[in-house]
Amino acid sequence: MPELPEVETTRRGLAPHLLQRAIHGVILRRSELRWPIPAEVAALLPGQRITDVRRRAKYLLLDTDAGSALLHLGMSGSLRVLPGDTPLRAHDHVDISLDNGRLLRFNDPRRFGSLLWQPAGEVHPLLQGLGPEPLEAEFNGDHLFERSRGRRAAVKTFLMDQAVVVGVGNIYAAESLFRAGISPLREAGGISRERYARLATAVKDILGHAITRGGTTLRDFISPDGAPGYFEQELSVYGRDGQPCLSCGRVLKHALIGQRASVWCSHCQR
DNA sequence: CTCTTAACCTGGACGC
DNA sequence: TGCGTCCAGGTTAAGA
Repeated sequence: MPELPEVETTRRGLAPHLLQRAIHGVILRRSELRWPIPAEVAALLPGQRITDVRRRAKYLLLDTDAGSALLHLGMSGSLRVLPGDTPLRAHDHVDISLDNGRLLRFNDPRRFGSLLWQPAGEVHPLLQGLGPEPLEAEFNGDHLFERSRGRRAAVKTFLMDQAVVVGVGNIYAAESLFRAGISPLREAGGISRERYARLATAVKDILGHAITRGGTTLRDFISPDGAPGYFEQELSVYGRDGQPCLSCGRVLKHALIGQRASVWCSHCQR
């Protein structure tokens, strides 16, 4: 489900409720997520104060002096801050209760998400080897150009590789390629430096704009305050296969690329 | 290395 | 209304 804009929307929604709050307790109702929730989460978090709420790639980090809770929402995860007596719903796997009577509740029907532990001063193995943040200056066309040499996979697959650049999933890869006018099928290693400059700019524009709109609400995504994301109304190609291209009017094509549903305009995207 | 494939899991949409 | 099938925003492990 969530790509970078949805995770960032979640972070921004949570931070005011969590910053400087002390953690009262941790309730694990179901520890079997993408990976088992490590014992440190329940053992070390209670009594700690949340000093920062950060995002790296599609991961959220709740920092304390003891270490960081590392959360990933997978395809269907969501986090809400709720009153302490809120009734449970299906798939409410974890509660982190706070010193003000509220709690942070993690819900994830498909359980592709995760809650892991990063000891203070360490970087979790899952965060090592990640590419740059797409909204930072180190991510640019030159980076894409250099990383893509010799790679024969489709550029859409390449763009979704978190070792190349983080945060770009199936929705925003499709949207960015449309904006840049690049066919998702094109071999990554054969695209020019100039075209990658266009693509990097498109990624930044699309992601930045999606964040200001609160992300994209499809089946599962809800922001911590319960408001929907509004970027869905602005999708140009994702989920629009068979409909006319918003630019030229031709019918949008669709195919599986790297096992992921893909939509593009074969006239506007070369 | 790079690439492809299968796997993890539930629920909603759709066709009959 | 009920049932079977397909599909979904992510990521890793395993094998070629």
